[in-house]
Amino acid sequence: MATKQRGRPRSFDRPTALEQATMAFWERGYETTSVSDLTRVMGISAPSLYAAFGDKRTLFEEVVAEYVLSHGAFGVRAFLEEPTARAGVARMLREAALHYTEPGHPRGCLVISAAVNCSTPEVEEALRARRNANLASIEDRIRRDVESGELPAATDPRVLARLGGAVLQGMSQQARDGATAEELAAVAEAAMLAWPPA
Amino acid sequence: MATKQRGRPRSFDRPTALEQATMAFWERGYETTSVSDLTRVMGISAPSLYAAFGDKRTLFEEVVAEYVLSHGAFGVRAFLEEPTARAGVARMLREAALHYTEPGHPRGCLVISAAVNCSTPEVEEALRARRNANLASIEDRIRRDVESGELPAATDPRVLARLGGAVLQGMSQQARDGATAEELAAVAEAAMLAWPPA
DNA sequence: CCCATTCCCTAGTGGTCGTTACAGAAAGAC
DNA sequence: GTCTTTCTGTAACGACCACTAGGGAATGGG
Repeated sequence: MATKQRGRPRSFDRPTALEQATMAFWERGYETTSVSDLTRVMGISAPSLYAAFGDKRTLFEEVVAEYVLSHGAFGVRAFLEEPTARAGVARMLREAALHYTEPGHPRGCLVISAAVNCSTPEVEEALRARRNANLASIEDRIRRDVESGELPAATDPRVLARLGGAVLQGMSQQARDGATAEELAAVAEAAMLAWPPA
Repeated sequence: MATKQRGRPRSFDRPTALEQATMAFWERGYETTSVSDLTRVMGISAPSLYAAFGDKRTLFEEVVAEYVLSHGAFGVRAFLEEPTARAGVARMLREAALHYTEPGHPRGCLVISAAVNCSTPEVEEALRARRNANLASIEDRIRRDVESGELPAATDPRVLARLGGAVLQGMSQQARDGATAEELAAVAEAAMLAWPPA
């Protein structure tokens, strides 16, 4: 197979540049982040960006794909590692309080905020679909616990999942509005009081 | 004082045009709504818009001021007309579920969504300040009920207010993501289970 | 060495952005 | 009617947008 590349080597580190693009899109959203913003934070010129990543939309898709596997993976991890839906949601919200306010990267969640007020319908729809898919998988996890008897039979999985999602989205915006980690952690704990008793 | 205007009369109805601008900003946000979008939906040319409303930012400020007194007034009304903080928050969330999904206007809340990913800091900050002021006044209302004994002394007004705000913001985004009035109403009811018992 | 390949940057492309200069049109004042 | 005032639309302004043509630079293969 291919061993060595033939031509002039790339003068920048592609994963690093991708991460810098992630930070820019995370901070300002898809639409508001211009290609010249990107070339500035990535430290490369526009033709290099287009050669390495395709157009702006393709770069954004790659950014989102990388984001959900790294910064945004805490939600999936919570459900993989916790034994119950309740513990999964509680941990997801608790970790969101920390992650959404952590120094070193923009506040809140890229998937939640980056395509709000976006005039490119495909981009808006792609993130919307991710959010609704996350909601559906939380709902499925809750439904399994209702069917197993872990949660009361009267529990409506759809409503409980939507409530968790709404709190998560609200926490993301409040993080962007300046809420502290402690304030969001308290919101997360308070929200769990809405769950049927453990 | 001034009785009749002297020059050529305006050929459009100013309040109607303002409402049409409101719909456009509500639908697409401040940044994404261009002046030519505005002139199209308002049915006037750019110089007429500038003469009647000033620049885009001034028009947006007037739109927001009118919005919070009309479409967005249900929240303030809830606290004015309900006897307790708990009833006020419950009614605010319940009415939001209806209003955020009502046909005839864009979904969700303009104050919550219109300045997300906005590259004009003054506009972003103006709506952020409104959101934080709303949070503070809900907190004050809750604190009064704690001090009067209506709510348990252990209640943290700041946390309960933030939770209500987070659910409201989450409901706004979920309305934009396609949630139905029934789904949001159920979320509103479920969220109130997090409150200390009435 | 020379060549093919691949990346680099400079300098643009046409299009849209928010905004405005300007001249004609429609009203009241006289 | 004539003047002043205020609104009207046409047609631009410079700045920025996403994107790319084209030519030089740096590598490996022969």
